[in-house]
Amino acid sequence: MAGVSTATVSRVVNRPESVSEELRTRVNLVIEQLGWVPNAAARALSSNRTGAIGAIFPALALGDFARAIDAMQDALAARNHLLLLARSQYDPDLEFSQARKLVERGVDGLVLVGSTRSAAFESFLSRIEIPYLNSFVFDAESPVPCVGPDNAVSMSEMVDHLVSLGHRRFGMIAQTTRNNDRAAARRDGVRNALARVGLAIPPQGLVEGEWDIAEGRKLFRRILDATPRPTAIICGNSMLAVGAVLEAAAAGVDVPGEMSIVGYDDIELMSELPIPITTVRVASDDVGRVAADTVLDMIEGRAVGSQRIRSQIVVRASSGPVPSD
Amino acid sequence: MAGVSTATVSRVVNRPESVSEELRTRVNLVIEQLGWVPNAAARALSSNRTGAIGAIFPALALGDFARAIDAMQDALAARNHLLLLARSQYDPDLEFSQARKLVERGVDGLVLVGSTRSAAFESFLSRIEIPYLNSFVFDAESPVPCVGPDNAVSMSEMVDHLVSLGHRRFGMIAQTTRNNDRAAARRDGVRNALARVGLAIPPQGLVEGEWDIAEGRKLFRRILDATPRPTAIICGNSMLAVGAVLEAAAAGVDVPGEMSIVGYDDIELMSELPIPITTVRVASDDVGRVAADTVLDMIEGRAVGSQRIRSQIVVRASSGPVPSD
DNA sequence: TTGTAGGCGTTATCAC
DNA sequence: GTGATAACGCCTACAA
Repeated sequence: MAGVSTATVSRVVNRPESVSEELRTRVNLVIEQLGWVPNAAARALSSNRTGAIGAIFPALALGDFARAIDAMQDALAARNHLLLLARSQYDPDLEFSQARKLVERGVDGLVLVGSTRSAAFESFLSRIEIPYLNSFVFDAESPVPCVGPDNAVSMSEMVDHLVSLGHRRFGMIAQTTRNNDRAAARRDGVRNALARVGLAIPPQGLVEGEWDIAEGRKLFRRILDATPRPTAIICGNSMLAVGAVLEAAAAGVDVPGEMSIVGYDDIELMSELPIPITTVRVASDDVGRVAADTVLDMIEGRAVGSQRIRSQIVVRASSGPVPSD
Repeated sequence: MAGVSTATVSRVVNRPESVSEELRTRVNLVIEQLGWVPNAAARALSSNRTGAIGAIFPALALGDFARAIDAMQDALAARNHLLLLARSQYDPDLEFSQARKLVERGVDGLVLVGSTRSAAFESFLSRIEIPYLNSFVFDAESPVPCVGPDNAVSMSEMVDHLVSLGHRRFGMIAQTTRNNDRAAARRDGVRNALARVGLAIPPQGLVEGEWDIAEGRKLFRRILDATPRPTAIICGNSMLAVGAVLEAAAAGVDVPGEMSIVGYDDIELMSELPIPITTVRVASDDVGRVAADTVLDMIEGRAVGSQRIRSQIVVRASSGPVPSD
């Protein structure tokens, strides 16, 4: 219709500067009139690139993941890429099968969460030859690039904060560590930081749960029964912390007078509750943004390394000096 | 490698019953050994179907949308389809451009939120010839299938609940109605239900906000200053309601003794706060599931109609009899 | 039941 | 600067 070959149309669309201005405008006009849009499948088949990045998250609506996803989408869009999202529900098998699907779909790169996976998954990843990275974890030594906070260090800092307030008896409502190396790292970060000052969490002071408020309440109750009762409770995520704080109020436990409660991940609710909650704030949007840029850099063959994303303790009213007894 | 033609491999993969058992196992074995996966681009190019459904939501992490997305993904996976998610941030232009991108990507169907859109978007949708539907709204008359609750009716029921408790002076913290026909329908549902019993919200009793707790607090403060002070406040979403209830507590307003506060959308937090919040619970996962099945049915050429998704009032402690004055 | 071959809409490699 | 034309990997008549 424009009186040119398909090759020229392709040039107009992909490398407009390589074509004469006259043709360019003529072709663009026709494209406009026809409402023509390039066929992504044909393009992918021919160029062996889809312009899509796959990402597999345990869940899509959790505070930190949600922020990372938003940021990632924006960063990818800025470089003309699309994000294909999948959800593993903390199930390694599902994660693997979702990865297969995304690869079948021809994603140019893959963003995963965490760094521990089955041998089968590992070998699949090494076979497929597309770049991938681990997000929400950090390990400078890792052969595959990591983009995330150092979970253990974040939690150690939280322990330091509480120890400096005089706390010596600790409890922890950890997020389930099964299939979750970030949660395990956070728990270990607490343990190690305590060990450094000669402290430890007694067995009955360490409980594990998923991530809803009801679970936080229930587990907080359980820790309350421990003797001696801890003066500081560290929660593995935001919802568990919210549950613990709400249950403390319901049980008439004075926070932070009798007991300090802290969390991990800073969602709006943490600061809006009657007793705002001390927590670890991870720059999750940076995780998403940097992960996007890193995986695109890898695709373009640039050398990339692991990047640690900053996190900080946000001190609020839920943590305070140890009770004088 | 299996000593068969590519056509046979294709049959083994797509219509295994049409191939002899011997060949089937032989081919499958080789597929396994090779780690071969079908190339989705080639498949799409050849069959003119990508097996992907696009969905554009205002946001991905909001309670009701998040649940719908999860359910949709599962329902699509059960029928061998992939969900491509995009986010419009309540911006009609962005929604349109995301739709274009998804269509370029070759999605077989589209799930949209709401039913009002620009003429340009409308005409684009009618041109592209791929099935699409409106979710989270219901309109039996609509030419394009709808899958969602009847926002207006849900809110009317809430008004009826409050009226039956004796309330006559109402305030509303509506979700911004700009670019949001669901929010507008909810607001109108309130208005109409009130009008039916000869009541109305005074101008200073109706405020609009987005959807975070801080905003709920701020707007609640504003309504508190209204004279006469309303005895019942209806919030347009869950976060606004949470903010209102928290601010009421902070301001020393007895809920529901002095004032009833209700919300829309039932997230876990609503029932876990010190004063659990009366709200409208929409079966959002049904929205997602039914939307997925409906759009797939449309793709397969089956006749489909609009489907109303159930919603119900969940009465909790935040609503009670009007104060005796 | 299985193989042959054309075509899907681009991109990329050559010529010109 | 532009046009032919051969891939790209699969699906699907059609033929055997």
